[in-house]
Amino acid sequence: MKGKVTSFDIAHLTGVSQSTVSRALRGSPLVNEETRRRIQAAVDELNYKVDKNASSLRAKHTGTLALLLFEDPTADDSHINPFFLSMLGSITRASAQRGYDLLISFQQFSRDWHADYADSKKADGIILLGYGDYLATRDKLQKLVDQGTCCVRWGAVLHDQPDVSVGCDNVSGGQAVTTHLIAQGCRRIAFLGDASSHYPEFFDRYRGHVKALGDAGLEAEPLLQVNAESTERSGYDALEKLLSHGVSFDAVFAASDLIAIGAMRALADHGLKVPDDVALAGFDDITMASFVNPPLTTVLQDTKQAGEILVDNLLRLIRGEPAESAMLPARLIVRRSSLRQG
Amino acid sequence: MKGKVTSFDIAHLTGVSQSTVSRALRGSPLVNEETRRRIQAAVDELNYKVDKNASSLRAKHTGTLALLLFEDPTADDSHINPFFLSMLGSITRASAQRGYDLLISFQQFSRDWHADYADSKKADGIILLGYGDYLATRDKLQKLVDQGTCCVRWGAVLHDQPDVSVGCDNVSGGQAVTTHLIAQGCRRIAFLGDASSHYPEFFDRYRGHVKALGDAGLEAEPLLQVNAESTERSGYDALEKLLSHGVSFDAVFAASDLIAIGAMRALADHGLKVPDDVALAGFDDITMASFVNPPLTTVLQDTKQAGEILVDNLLRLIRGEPAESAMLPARLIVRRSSLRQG
DNA sequence: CTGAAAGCGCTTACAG
DNA sequence: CTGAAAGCGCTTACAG
Repeated sequence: MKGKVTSFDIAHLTGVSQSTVSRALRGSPLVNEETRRRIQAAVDELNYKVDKNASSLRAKHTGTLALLLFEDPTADDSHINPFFLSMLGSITRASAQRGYDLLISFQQFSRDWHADYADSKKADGIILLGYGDYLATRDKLQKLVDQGTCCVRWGAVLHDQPDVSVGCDNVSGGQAVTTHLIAQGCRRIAFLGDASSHYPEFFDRYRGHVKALGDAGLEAEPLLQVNAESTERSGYDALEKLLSHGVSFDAVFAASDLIAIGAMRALADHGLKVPDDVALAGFDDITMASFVNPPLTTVLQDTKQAGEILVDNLLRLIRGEPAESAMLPARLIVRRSSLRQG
Repeated sequence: MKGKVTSFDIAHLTGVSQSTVSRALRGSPLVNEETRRRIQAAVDELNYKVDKNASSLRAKHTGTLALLLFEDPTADDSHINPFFLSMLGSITRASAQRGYDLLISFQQFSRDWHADYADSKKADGIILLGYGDYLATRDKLQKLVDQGTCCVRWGAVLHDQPDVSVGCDNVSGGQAVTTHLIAQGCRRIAFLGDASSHYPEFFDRYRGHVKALGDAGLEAEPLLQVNAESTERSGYDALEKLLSHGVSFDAVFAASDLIAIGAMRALADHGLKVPDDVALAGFDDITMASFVNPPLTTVLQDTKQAGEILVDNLLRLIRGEPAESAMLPARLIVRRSSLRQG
């Protein structure tokens, strides 16, 4: 490794000033075409690359975005929730397409999270992604926004939120699922997932569920709702708890696919057949949903579109333009797990 | 957004020099405990964060690693190969645990890839991940290493490789699969996947396959090998091609789970039952493998361990210490797709 | 269209 | 244990 080549080396080699080299490399229209060509030749020859640290320090923006991925503190192995992994993929792609690098960081919700990516000038803005207790996060979010940090969040779109967020239409999605289950002849539909403002996304799905019940003249029965977080384990446990309630049910609407898949295992372990004994539906449409047996009815959230909108909104904020929260449509995907023979 | 707070502000507020602030913040042992405490108080009060660009520019290292993820140019949607997604998760985790940030970048193998992360000082070293034609990459790899760039690669461990790489024992893995299929009574075992030095990982799996055949006194039949890249689509097509060869087969060893899952669909479409008509096995043990019907026999590659070893090796290189290529054990996971009743 | 010069916010010898 | 000073490699007014 010989001494690093700088813009001064290029300048010497080309016989122009360093300022001109810098201008040429940044695509300034002020540079003569011929000069530009000679500079480019020298750059190629010496394999010169602009030092991003110097450039960012001077120009006060970095050309990188930070993605903070929040996880449950329970997740000790390396399996990230597949839905978020998919979001991660689409956000990475969207950033790259727009010429931005992406810095990724895992965060524990419980711990004090380092949202200092913006403060420390490592990134121009940050994207927040992950489940977790919303009420516990609200204050930090507010502080971030007050500090002037550019940030967007994936999650429920609420009236009182301090930040710009992008999420899917969870209420409609939940409504669509339950309406479908009712159309299949189900009447006693259990809901697995938290239904409180601590988890607004699940809560909205639950609201949609209750709305659909109401529209069909049915009532939500408290014993048919069991809390669960978005893991298979939790889904399995929730179904067992539901059984222990001793109430009858002919369908299960799980607030996420992971919960549904856990519940599916528990049902099988108890000799209950899906969909004949119990119809089952989830939410997210993770890849696995179409591979389980029977394939799982669910609600598709378009992660590709979500990633693009998140990144575009963040870029808008960075440019000082106004950005608005957005709600993406939720689309019901019917598969065998909810299709009654009769 | 008021003017940015710098180490000079902290110095003023504390009544020490800026140098001392910098020392205190970097944990230098040369700073008085009392002084350090007062500096820390000022830092907390003003919510000061060290500017990473200035720091990296001066100190000549960035505290970040870059991950280059290569993809097939065909992948236009946002579905990243699940195996690499899992690797991505474990690499991100391993980096974070060791105090490094991770910059992620998608690259097209075909295009000229920007391995300039090191040159442009955005990262201290890079991790290369993804399938692709190895022979076409070799030169670029060589150039990278010659330039003194710190880099490690996930892939087959070869004798003539220019770089440090980490991979699993593909030969043993392939051998284990075919030995198992033979033990199940299969005699005519097809192999779906490239078997050339362009794709060393698949090639090694194929070598293991041929070795196992040899050990059982069987011979590899050219018509039973069909090229495929690691996608479901390609697996589906490969199986159809195999059928069109008009040769009989009682088992299929797919070089990856994605290929196996595609083949499974094709088999079903042709009315062939797994495992009774055709036993099936894959490679990778992606999450989906245990969810398909029947669950897929495969070879587990420990992505968590892989991520840690990759990062540790890269960090060793960055510190100027010697690092060696490593081969991880491959573990056969037997599931229903390969279990013959008889 | 081009150059000389200031300065971004740090880290780190050097001197005490 | 602390301070004054140089300098990392750029970008960008300013002047021509």
